[in-house]
Amino acid sequence: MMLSDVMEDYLKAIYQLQRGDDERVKTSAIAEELDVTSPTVTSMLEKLEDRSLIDREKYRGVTLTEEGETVALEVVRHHRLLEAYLTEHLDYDWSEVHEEADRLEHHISENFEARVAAALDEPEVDPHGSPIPSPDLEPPNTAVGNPISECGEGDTVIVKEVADHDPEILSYLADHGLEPGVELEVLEVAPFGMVTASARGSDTQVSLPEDVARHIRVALPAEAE
Amino acid sequence: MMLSDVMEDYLKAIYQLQRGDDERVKTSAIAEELDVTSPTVTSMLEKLEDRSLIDREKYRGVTLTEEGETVALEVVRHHRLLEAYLTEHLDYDWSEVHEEADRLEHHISENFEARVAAALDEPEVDPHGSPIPSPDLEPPNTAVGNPISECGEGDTVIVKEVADHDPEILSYLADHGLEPGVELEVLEVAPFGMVTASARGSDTQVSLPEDVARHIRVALPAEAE
DNA sequence: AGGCAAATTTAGCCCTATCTAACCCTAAAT
DNA sequence: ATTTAGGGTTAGATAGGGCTAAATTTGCCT
Ligand SMILES: [Mn+2]
Ligand SMILES: [Mn+2]
Ligand SMILES: [Mn+2]
Ligand SMILES: [Mn+2]
Repeated sequence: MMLSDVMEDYLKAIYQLQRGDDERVKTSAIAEELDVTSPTVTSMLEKLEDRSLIDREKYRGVTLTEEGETVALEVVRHHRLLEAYLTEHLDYDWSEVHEEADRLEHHISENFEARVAAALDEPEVDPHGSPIPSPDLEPPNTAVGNPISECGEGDTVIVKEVADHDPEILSYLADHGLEPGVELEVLEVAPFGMVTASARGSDTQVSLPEDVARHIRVALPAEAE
Repeated sequence: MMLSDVMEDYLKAIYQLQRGDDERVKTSAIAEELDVTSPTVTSMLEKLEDRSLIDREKYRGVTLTEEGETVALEVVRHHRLLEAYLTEHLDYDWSEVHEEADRLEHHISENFEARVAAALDEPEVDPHGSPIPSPDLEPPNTAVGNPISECGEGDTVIVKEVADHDPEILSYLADHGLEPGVELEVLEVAPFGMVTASARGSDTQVSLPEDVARHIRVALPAEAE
C-alpha cells in the first residue's frame, strides 16, 4: 500500500492522540495536532477509512485499525530512531532533533532504517526517553513511569521521559538539569497542576506549568530498572 | 522561495543535461531523464520560468538562470554529500546510495547538510568521484579527467569518476576492480565506442559498451594530482 | 518553395491536499 | 421537548503534478 507522507502524519497523530484502546480520536484534536482545518481532516479521514486504516463513526471520532496502527508504529519507529541517530552521531542537541526527524521519517528506506538501528545497536529509547517500537512493530507496552504531576511533595524520582517537542522548552529543561535519567526531588505540586522540582546536584529549581509537566514521566528509584 | 521537491528535480535534471553554457536543454531530454511525458515537462517549465529559475525560448529549450543554477547546485550538493555519508558512515555500498540520496536530497535541512559535511571533513568528491559543490554554491569547474572512450589503446590511466547510477552496473564494475582511484590499462577502443580495459593487479578484463563507458572519466597518471 | 516527420505546446481531464463558507449533528441545558 | 453552542461535514475553490489526444511549430529533405 502506497501512502503519502501526509497520510502517514495523520496516522501517527491519531496513534499519539488515542489514549485508551477504544477511545475515539476527534476531528478537532487531529486538526490541532497537525495544524490544519477540520474540513481538511474530515476529508482525509474518509480516505483513510476507504483504505481500512481507521474505523470511523461519523461525528464521533476514529480509532486505528490494526493495519493503521502498524503504519503508525512504523512512522514512530523511524522518527525515534532518527532522533537517536541525530543526537548520537551527528552532534544534534535533543532540542533540535524533532523537526528534522518529523520530515525525514517519511523518506527513509527500510534499508536506511536498518543501518541506523545497527549503528545505534538497536536502541530501545530515543533521546527524550520515549520507547522506540521494535522492528516487528508489535504495539509496545505502555510508557514507563507516571506523569510527574502525580507525585507527592517530597518524593525523589528518576526522570524517565521528557516527551516535549518545543525546542525552547527542551533547552530550558536541559539548562536546569532536567533530562532522562536524572534524579529529581519534587518540591511542590500546586492544585492547578504546576510542579516545582529540583535536579539532584543542582541547587536551582524549576517550576513546570501543567502543560509542560504533563509531558514528563518519572518513576520511583525502587521501580527504576 | 518555496520550491517543491519535484521542481528541485527538474532544476537538477536541467543542470545535469546542460552541457555547454548557453546550450539549451530540450523538453524531450528532461522528459526522458525524469520519466514523465513531454506535456508534463512543458507545464513545469512554464512554472519555473514564471519564477525566473530558467530562461525559455518556446519550442527551442531552456537554460538555467543564475538563481536556478544555485538551486540545482544546492540539490546536487545535498545528493553527493548524502552519497558520501551513506558509504562512509552507514555501510552502504556505492551501488545502493543513489536511490536513497535521490529522495533525501529534498528533505534535509541546512543544519543536517552542515553536520554531514563536518562528519565527513568537507569532502570534495562523492563515492563515484563526482565533485561535491562547495557550501557557497559557486559553479564548480568542469569535471576532472576525460571520457575513457577518448583514450588510445595501450594507455595506462587513473579512474577519476564513475558517474553511473544503475546499481547492477556499479556492482559489476566494482567486481571487476573498476572504481575511482584505480589504475587501468586500456586494451581496445572499438569504433562503435566499446572500450575494453583491465584494472591494475587483476588479470580479468572488462568490456564497456558505449553508454557505460560514457560515464567513466579517467586521467593520465601524469595529470593525476 | 513545398511538404513532412518529429518535437513541442495546447486543451482538457484526473487526483491529492488544502482552504473558506455554509450547513448539519450531538449533547447538554433549560 | 426545545434550544443552542460547539463541533463535524458538505460544497466549492485553488494549486501542484500528472496524463492523453489534438493542435502547432520547426527543421530538414526534396
Ligand atoms: Mn512527519
Ligand atoms: Mn521502516
Ligand atoms: Mn531527487
Ligand atoms: Mn543545503
